[in-house]
Amino acid sequence: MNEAYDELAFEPHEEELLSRVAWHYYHDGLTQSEIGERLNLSRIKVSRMLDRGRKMGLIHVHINSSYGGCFALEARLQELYGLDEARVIPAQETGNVNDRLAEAASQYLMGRLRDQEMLAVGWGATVMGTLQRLSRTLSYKDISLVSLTGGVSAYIEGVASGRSSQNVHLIPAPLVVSQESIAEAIRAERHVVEVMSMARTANYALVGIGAVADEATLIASGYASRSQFEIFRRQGAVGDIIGIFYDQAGEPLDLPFHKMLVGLDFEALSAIPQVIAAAGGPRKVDAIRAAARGGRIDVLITDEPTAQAIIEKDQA
Amino acid sequence: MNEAYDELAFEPHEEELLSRVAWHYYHDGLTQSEIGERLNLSRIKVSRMLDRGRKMGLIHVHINSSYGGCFALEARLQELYGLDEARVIPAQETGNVNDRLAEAASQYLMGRLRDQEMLAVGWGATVMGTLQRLSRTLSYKDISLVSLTGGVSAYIEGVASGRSSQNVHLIPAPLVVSQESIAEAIRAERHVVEVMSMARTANYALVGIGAVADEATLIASGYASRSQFEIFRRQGAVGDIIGIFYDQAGEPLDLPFHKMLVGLDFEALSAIPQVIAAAGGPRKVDAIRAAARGGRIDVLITDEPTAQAIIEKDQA
DNA sequence: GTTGTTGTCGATCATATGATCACGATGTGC
DNA sequence: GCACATCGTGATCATATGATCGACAACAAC
Repeated sequence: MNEAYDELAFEPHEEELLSRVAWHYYHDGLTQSEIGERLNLSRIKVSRMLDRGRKMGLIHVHINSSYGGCFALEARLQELYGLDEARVIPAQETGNVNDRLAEAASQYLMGRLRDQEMLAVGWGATVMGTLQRLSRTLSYKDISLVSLTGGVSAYIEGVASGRSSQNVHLIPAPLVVSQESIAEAIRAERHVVEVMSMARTANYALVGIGAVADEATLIASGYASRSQFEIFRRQGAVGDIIGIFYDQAGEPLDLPFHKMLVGLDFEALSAIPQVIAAAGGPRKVDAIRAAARGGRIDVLITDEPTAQAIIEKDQA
Repeated sequence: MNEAYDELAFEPHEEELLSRVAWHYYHDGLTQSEIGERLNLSRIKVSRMLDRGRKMGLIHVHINSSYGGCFALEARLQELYGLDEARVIPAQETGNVNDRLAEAASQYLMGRLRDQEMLAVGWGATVMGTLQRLSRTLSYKDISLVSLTGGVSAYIEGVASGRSSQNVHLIPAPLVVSQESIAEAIRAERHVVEVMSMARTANYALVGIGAVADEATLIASGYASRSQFEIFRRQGAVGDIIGIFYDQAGEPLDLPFHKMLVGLDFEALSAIPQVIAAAGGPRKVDAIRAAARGGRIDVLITDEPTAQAIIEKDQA
């Protein structure tokens, strides 16, 4: 029992009055003055009673929504990792998690993107889904799109269709090539250089977070092999962002694979004012956690169980 | 599904925003303007969202107190029986119910009694307890006491001690006498007439409610016998107030016993602006219910299980 | 006793809130 | 096509609320 607790102690009959005041205020919707008249209290006293009631937890506000529990997690994530913002979508049996994350990410961006701004996008299934949902907003607000890496043309095109192409700037190359020398040559291409330097000026970057697991999209799409992933794992990789693998602390590893990538590096990514990551699922817990701890991202959009798991691991 | 319900329907993404607004408002304590800035909404829109959230039950305020459930019962009692006011004290294992009722009644009166007012009091254990707790307030506010019936001198004296006796007016007689003729004679006594006419001018009447049960204080104190009670019961009596027995509808019965009482009748009692009854316990459920239905009382102070039982019986 | 401390109270005032109004967008029926 | 109703929006304004201040009472230390 500390002093603060003692200060909040009260007489039993005071609790009765306090409860009554709270009841009238919240349940009956009376104003503080009306309550004062009924119970022979000054308006200001009623105000103070409500204040005390709230402070001591006598009055409890419950938000009756599946989102309810998520906001606490969001606040926690922001606090723990110094994020600008966290969005947590509620656990739900129905529906694909990635779809719902994409929905949430697109909503976030819709509210954030201003006219004439530029959005740089990374690679991944969630990013693609987000862009599809965003397409209307993009044209409406005249948003420019630019790619952070190669290999995005495949899915960007659907989004870009029907829009003036001058607002969409893609790195005309695959995400990964087979040899370092080829990657160097591509990175030296005028067009590639232009797009990459443009990407550095974007207002926002939207990226996915990949797990170092056999189910990763990088493997599914043929950009990497299982055996490579096994090696990455042994070197301490826990996840990747735009093809760059990092360790538990979120620090990029020194892998040959990285030299064959066509795209921005972490330094350039961090220079973008706000890096927004949308990722979730049990497999990605460590990847997301490391990215957050290393400060690789500014905004995290994830799902409730994943957020829970991330926080629990850092609780100890 | 009625129209009102349809009107309150909303899109899933709207719920997310609504929940978020509510969270910031109630949990984080932000003002509506601050929330508007964060979420890019006009202040007025935030206000309306909160309004909708409250109306559709998304926002639920819980009063975390043993009194919590009681207020609903109070509202119900007031509504069902047209009471000016109802007070329900929470169920509690510890402590005598009558003591706690007396405490509640005295608190109610303390808040209600104004300087120079007059309080008429009936007969019974709860009334006595209430007066004992009130004694300080009575002298402080210069309240006059007057008895509604005979037989109160025994316990009034403790309360009146140390106070100028001119403020206490007792009917100098027992509650019940053995013959109608004696009662008539007593009622004709100048002093008795004076006190009784004074009682009619009281601002408040404080009465108990008795059950027609063998444990009644009337029997315990020797004013009535078990066999009499048996007869009353057969005639339809469910309870008594100031010695007058009434039926299920709260209508006074025509009993010889009443003719032997020294005190006011129901008509005179009802003429007092506010009749306050304090009574509780399982045995008294029917007695209280009938009194309330018959409009015998204006204010009821009882306990939670009793209130519950009373309401349940009238629900059907 | 004085003095300082503490807490409570209500007066005052700046701010937060919600009611009302008028406008414009949208959809509907004629 | 044109009214017409309906809804959402923001502007404006009255009201509700809570922060601040000084006055005052209760109380402890001296």
